[in-house]
Amino acid sequence: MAAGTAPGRSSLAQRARPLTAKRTLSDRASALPALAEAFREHGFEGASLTILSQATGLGKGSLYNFFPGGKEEMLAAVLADIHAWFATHLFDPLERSDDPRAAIRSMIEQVTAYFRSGQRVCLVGSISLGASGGGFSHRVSAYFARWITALAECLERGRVAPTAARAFAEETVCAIQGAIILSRALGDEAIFGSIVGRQEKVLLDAMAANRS
Amino acid sequence: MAAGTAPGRSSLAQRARPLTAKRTLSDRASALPALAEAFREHGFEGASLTILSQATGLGKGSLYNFFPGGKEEMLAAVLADIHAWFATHLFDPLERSDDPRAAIRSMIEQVTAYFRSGQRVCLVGSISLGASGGGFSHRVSAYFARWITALAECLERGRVAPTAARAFAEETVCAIQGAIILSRALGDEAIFGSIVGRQEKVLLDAMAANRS
DNA sequence: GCTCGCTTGTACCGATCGGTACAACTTAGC
DNA sequence: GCTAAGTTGTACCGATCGGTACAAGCGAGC
Repeated sequence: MAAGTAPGRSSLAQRARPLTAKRTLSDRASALPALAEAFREHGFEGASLTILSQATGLGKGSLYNFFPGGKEEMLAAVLADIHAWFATHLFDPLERSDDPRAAIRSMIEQVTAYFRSGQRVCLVGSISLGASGGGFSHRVSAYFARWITALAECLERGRVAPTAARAFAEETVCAIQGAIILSRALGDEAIFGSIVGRQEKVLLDAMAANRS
Repeated sequence: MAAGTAPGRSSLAQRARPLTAKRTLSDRASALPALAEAFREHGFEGASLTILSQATGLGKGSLYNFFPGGKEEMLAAVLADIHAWFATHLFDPLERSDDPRAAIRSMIEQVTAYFRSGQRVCLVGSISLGASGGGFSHRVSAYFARWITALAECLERGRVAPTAARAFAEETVCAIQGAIILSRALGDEAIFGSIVGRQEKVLLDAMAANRS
């Protein structure tokens, strides 16, 4: 859904500069990271339109042009963007890699970088705690469900029994979310690495134990 | 700081009905649970004075009479109240019990009840994710630090080596926080019990393993 | 060069925000 | 009953909220 050829009416138009309609999409997409960061730092309620406006560098008019649904649509788009990022960088590799151990190591690495060793909030997790989770509960639940099943599937490919694999997967996602809270609360980056590292070892050990 | 004799000017006044000054304190304290629940449900930013007012049944005037510092003071008082509750029901027993295994089992039980199997948000954890954590970071960090040390100390009394005990303690608090997020996100109470139960088993096993 | 349609900043809307002021009320002590 | 202190609801404050309207700005196509 990123680049690709626009479904223009005339195939001749492809030679020309990007259609205005296409530039719209592009600008909307390029605003998402800034919006995401603003929501992360202030929460959904706390991120006012003023904050969102100066975070993106777009005026209110532009924001409402791209997101007619207002803040709700902005958050929805951000959540979809995050889900997409995780899908390509975490979930797909977990599901597809033919080396489960490497896939898990890579996941831990990506997660540590993405969450900045726990100093960066997980927006999805934070939404699930807030009251604003109402309209987004489906997105939130889909994100975590996908993560868990992807990880469980990877573990299964590492010869872990299905039920155990699912338990390990839940435990791992849970540990990551908890590690963010704990390391932020204690203002200690190191604790994130130690908890996540320990969890990585648990997973790798589980796969090693069931190795034929 | 709860009951006790008020520092009245005349010792004769003790016979009389509670001084008005004392009733003030009592009413302030009795508003805390409602305030806590409102903050849990709406977050600090989301809990408007209107919400807080109807949650407590007190008018704005009364709220500002009891909490001249406004919302900030309300949240501070709520956090102190929560910390006190955890201290008496969780931390102290962990530190004092002469049966570490029973103390840990009791902790898990209390935690499960308190967080309603993960459907009830941990206000302290939620604050640590929000931007409003600024002025409360010390309180938040003290809460988690105390929990971890209390649990680690209990494990040590169960003959777990100090470094391992601390690691287990961090892991457990982390698992609880993560379990709240996950069970809320997935709308699945069961997952809280399964994760917390598994963690309980890990702790008990660790103590059993080091049993002479 | 002109038009047309998308984009954008700005002014503005009513509602609500956190917070203050204060008058009316309740209550205790005499 | 009277007074004084403590408590409460309500009216109100300026600021800001999310959201709308709209005219100026801008680039593409003829």
